[in-house]
Amino acid sequence: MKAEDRAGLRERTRRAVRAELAELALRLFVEHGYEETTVDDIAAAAGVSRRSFFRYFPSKEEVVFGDVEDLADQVADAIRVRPADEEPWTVLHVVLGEWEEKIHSAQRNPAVLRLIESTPALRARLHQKRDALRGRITDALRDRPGSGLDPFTADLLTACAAAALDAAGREWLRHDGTIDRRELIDHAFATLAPRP
Amino acid sequence: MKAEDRAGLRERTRRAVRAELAELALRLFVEHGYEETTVDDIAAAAGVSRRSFFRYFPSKEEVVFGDVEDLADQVADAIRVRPADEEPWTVLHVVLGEWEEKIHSAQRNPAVLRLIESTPALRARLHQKRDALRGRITDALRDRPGSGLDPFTADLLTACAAAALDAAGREWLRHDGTIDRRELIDHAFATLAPRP
DNA sequence: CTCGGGTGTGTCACCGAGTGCCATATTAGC
DNA sequence: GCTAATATGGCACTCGGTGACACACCCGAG
Repeated sequence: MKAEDRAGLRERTRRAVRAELAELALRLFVEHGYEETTVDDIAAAAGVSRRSFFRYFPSKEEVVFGDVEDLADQVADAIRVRPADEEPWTVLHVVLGEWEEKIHSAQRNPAVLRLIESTPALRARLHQKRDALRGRITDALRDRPGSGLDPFTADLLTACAAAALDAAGREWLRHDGTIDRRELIDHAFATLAPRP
Repeated sequence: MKAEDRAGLRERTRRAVRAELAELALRLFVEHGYEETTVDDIAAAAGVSRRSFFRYFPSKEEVVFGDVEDLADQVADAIRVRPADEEPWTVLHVVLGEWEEKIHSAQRNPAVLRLIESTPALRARLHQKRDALRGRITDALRDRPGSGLDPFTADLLTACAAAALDAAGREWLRHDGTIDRRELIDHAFATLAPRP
């Protein structure tokens, strides 16, 4: 019996409950709409108390984004690890392209994306997350050895890259997910490539 | 006695009350923080009922952004009115540059900008507004005669331009507002100028 | 086996944002 | 001055979110 089994038994069941809760909630959201589904509805459907719901998720919105959470550190590290002579724009292209795949492998359901897109509160939350990530990426870009990037340029490039991802996502939705995301992203980054 | 005076007597007093309410609220927000200031506080300080507050502002957040409201139509029209042979990127540069000035002439107070920047709820709301505006601009860009812009490219350029404005705003804040916004914007647009 | 202590859960009370409803005061237009 | 539209206040309610408390459970130590 390995150590992690003992130490992580509680953690495992917790994750399981959390996942079950999230799945159920997402189903309700997609079916009846986000605003129309109350936390009480979710809790009741899951057979737990309203209070317990908030012990698993800090907020109703977080149910939708909870799984994606802490990719930020990984992305930032991935950027710092890129070759020093690589152009910042290329770094962003490569790392964010990979990151995008991770995001959508975890959350592939187009219905959920549509839900986010059509719910102001969720869109706002998404922006918030993206914004936090943007800040981390900007710092990471400047942390690269010999980058010589001033804060403004780093910020500018990162913001533009984020915009590219965002636009690619919307285009992907316009095609009902029947199009290759990677190609869209490549095209977007090629179109916007800044002056050296 | 001009026509607007007769037709708009109620409207005028309403605007006055609204402005007074907003000014008071902003002072409280800056002084004590946004989250710490309840709607009851504002209403009580203004000598009106909580209910009346919500008749002037649809939400607490809107107090901060209310004045800026319906610039969207003006911006969209300004874009449609640009010469047909002007590059989309140039159109965005010119129109958004002017729009930026209008925004910050109405809301010049750097303390308020800081308040927004440091309050997640307000940042989220700002993003939401910017997002709506972005959609309008994208459509306006494609509406130009002979634009020949596909939705994706229009979306991409607009999103990138919005990112440029955003980054310029942050840089401006980094310098405590002691720098020329217009120059920042020009520089940002020059840096990001997309391939033709 | 029993006695704790840590942990998960439910319940209750509370807060703040926002909304609908109704009674009332104010004011515009005849 | 009278009537009707409008502005306001008060009340009750919903919903998201939090703190406090009590209870049940499971664990290892004695």
